[in-house]
Amino acid sequence: MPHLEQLGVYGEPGRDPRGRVITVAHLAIAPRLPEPTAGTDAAAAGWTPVDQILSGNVTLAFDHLRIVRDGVERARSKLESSALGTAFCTEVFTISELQQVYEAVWGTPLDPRNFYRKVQSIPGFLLEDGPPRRTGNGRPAKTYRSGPRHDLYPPMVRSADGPADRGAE
Amino acid sequence: MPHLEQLGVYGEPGRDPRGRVITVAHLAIAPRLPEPTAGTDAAAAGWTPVDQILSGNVTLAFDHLRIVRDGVERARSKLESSALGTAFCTEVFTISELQQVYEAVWGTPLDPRNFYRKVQSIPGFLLEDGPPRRTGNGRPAKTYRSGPRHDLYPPMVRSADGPADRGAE
DNA sequence: CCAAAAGTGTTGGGCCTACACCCATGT
DNA sequence: ACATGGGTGTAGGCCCAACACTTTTGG
Repeated sequence: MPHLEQLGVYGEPGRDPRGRVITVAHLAIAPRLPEPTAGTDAAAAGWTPVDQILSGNVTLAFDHLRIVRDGVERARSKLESSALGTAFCTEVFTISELQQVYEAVWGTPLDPRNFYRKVQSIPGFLLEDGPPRRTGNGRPAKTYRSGPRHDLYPPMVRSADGPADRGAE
Repeated sequence: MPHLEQLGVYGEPGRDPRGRVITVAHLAIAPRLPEPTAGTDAAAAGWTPVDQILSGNVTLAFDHLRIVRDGVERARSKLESSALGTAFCTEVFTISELQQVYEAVWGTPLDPRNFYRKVQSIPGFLLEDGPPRRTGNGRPAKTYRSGPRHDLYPPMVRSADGPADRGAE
């Protein structure tokens, strides 16, 4: 269940010193994408982990950092209200595998027990899959596959586990 | 404190039968706007109340209804997280005047007592203004002016008063 | 038996809706 | 006095973070 949406339009005069350029940025969320090919897609092309960009280890041209920041924020909040996260698991998965996806995208550790209940409490989000068994170490986990519901209610919330950090001044 | 933001880009092929047209829609939120002048702004120009449009009493060309719907929804949620509503009051206002703004935009009645506390509980949202006095009928209300805080936390929520209506299936 | 992961129960606090109630004014 | 709106107190409910605890596996 890949996803493509309009992220926004960036048209400030002067964002590109060579002249007036309008960028319509799109956000794609999809698992296991192929390596882009330089020469067909662009002169040079490749994937870069976002933390490389956000931490400043990799520098972007013009206002591209801002665009990336907007995109990452949008992707993070997309996980809250949609079932997109399941696409990054194998077709049948355990709840802790799904949790790893959320932790990776949000960059926060989550309490497994509360996460466990949270996802189960959203009707239509997850479907139990056959015999409850499987795993590496410790007790076998029930297995699930993605359910019919694509828009989550109640939404997952980033502050769901770990102390809420209020943005108050 | 007027507000202008990028609403979105509408570029579906076929949205205008005369050819490929890309619209970059913007949302402006501002009080007491002047009447637009036909001939300078466009061949014909004027204001139309949104309920006229949303109720179908006024028909729009192409996909313009969808754009309006998107814009109204954005404006509504903007009130939740920003102090923009105060701009539609006079510089000094009472809390119930502010409430009327929220009720008009959201199209919902709100409980005055809970609204009263809610707005007061948001730090930096409202500033008390001089002697607590003034009003038409009944007890005089304290007066306020807009505070320094533009992004509200905690946000106002549409379900804040009146029973929450959960969107669960 | 011990470690480790899965899953369950429970408690305490915060926030919110609803509503009873008091306050200050106009008529 | 009484109607009208302003403003305060509070009870019950829901949700959630935190954490104790049980279950089921591998070593």
